[in-house]
Amino acid sequence: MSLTLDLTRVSRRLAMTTVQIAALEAAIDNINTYPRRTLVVRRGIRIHHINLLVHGTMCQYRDARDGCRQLLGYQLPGDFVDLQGYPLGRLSYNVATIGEATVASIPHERLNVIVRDHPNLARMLWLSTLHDASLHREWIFRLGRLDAIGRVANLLCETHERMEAIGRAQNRAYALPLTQQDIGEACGLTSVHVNRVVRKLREDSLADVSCGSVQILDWAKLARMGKFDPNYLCLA
Amino acid sequence: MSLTLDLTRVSRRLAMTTVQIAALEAAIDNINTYPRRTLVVRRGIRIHHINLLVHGTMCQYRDARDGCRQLLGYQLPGDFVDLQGYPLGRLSYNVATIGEATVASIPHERLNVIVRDHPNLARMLWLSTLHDASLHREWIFRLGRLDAIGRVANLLCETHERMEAIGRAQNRAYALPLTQQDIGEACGLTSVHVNRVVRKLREDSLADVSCGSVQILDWAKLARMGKFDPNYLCLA
DNA sequence: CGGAGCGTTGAAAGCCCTCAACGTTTGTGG
DNA sequence: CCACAAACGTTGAGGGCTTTCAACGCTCCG
Repeated sequence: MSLTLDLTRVSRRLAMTTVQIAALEAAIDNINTYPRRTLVVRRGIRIHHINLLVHGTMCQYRDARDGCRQLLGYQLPGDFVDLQGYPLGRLSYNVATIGEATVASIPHERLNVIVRDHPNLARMLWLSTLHDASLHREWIFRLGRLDAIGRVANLLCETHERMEAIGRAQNRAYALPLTQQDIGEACGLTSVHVNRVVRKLREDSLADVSCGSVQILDWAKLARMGKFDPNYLCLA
Repeated sequence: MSLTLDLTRVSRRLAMTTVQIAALEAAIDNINTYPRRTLVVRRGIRIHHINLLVHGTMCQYRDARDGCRQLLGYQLPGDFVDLQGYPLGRLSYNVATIGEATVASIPHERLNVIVRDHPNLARMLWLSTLHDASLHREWIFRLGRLDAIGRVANLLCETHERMEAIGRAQNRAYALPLTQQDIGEACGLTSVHVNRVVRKLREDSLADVSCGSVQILDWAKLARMGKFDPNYLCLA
């Protein structure tokens, strides 16, 4: 069971003790694998579990009445996908898989017990939601202040940092199952224009995005183009 | 001292008991008034207080090296402006006043005691940061999926809902000390274009934005134009 | 084999930015 | 009290970036 490994990765980011990890693991209720492109939690529905992404990639999104969709963030292994639903009882956004994904779910009632017995774990959960909020702020900056090529460059840089933090990047390369359509929905661009941006990044030898994987070719230039701040979250 | 009133307003949104309000109030260390356009908390600096906005308007922002600035959110009376700094010790963004603003500050160490003695207050603080995160997601949607007029319309609608929640909107009108430059920095637009959008909103009798105040003339149309969801935060 | 999803490319149109200029208001110092 | 500068708002013209529309190729899968 690779679950332990992944919880260890959560701990790497959030400074959990092994006791806390064990407590969380013991509270896991079941583990589900969802196919790609599957809605897992619908906006507004009352929920009673938190889901921890163990394997794969998931996303949060909102859609307007006219069908257009905006990604609000995506989760990598080790991230909670619907933690907001624990204190609030529901989500203000939808959560879906991007590729196939495996999630471990923990009932809120068991979490109540854990949080009572391990006060630092409550703090860790809080930190996890703050981490999400920090990412949201990066996304606001990206959408508000960068042009198309800058947005994609910024997204690639941010994702690299997150992937590296969980040991899933090697030599500035990582697997990212986003389609050009997904990238567009994350960056506020049409898939047509994402295609042109991706081509330009390749032509300029900045990054190679294809077949669900990313190879960053010139980190310094890519970061400059995306106005990416390496210490972007100020968490260190 | 109008402080009690404002803390009551916090409680209205966050369901605090009078005991909790009293505990928070007793922990207030000092109350400062800052002039307009003043940096209050700088990104990355170690901080030891949380600041509660009592009167005025403040904003969070990030700026790139080249001087361009993106607002990440703004605070209205009753909002904490740097709560993230309590668990994390620093902010990943700057906090400044927009107009003149009065803030009450509470040392982290006193907060530690309060949180220990009033566990529900810790929960309230968590909810407050989740509220911020929900607003961030609205901002991502606004920037990613709306055109210029839609962004401004959406911002006006959201602000109305927030103002009304703290009793500062009457007859679909409220005071908003944002300049057109500020609106541009919030919506990812130039101030020149914000000017044109504002004129168009007035010409079409949707809203009248001038002299630091907003009068919404046609709520239904404005909301449609901004794809604004009245239940946007799913908090009810 | 046909269709759906994804990627790719071109042409034209539109939205927003940039640049530039000017008016008004506010605040400050002579 | 007035002159002046700074901040804010306003308007026009031109250009660039991104979207829209359209078409086509490829791969995978039923």
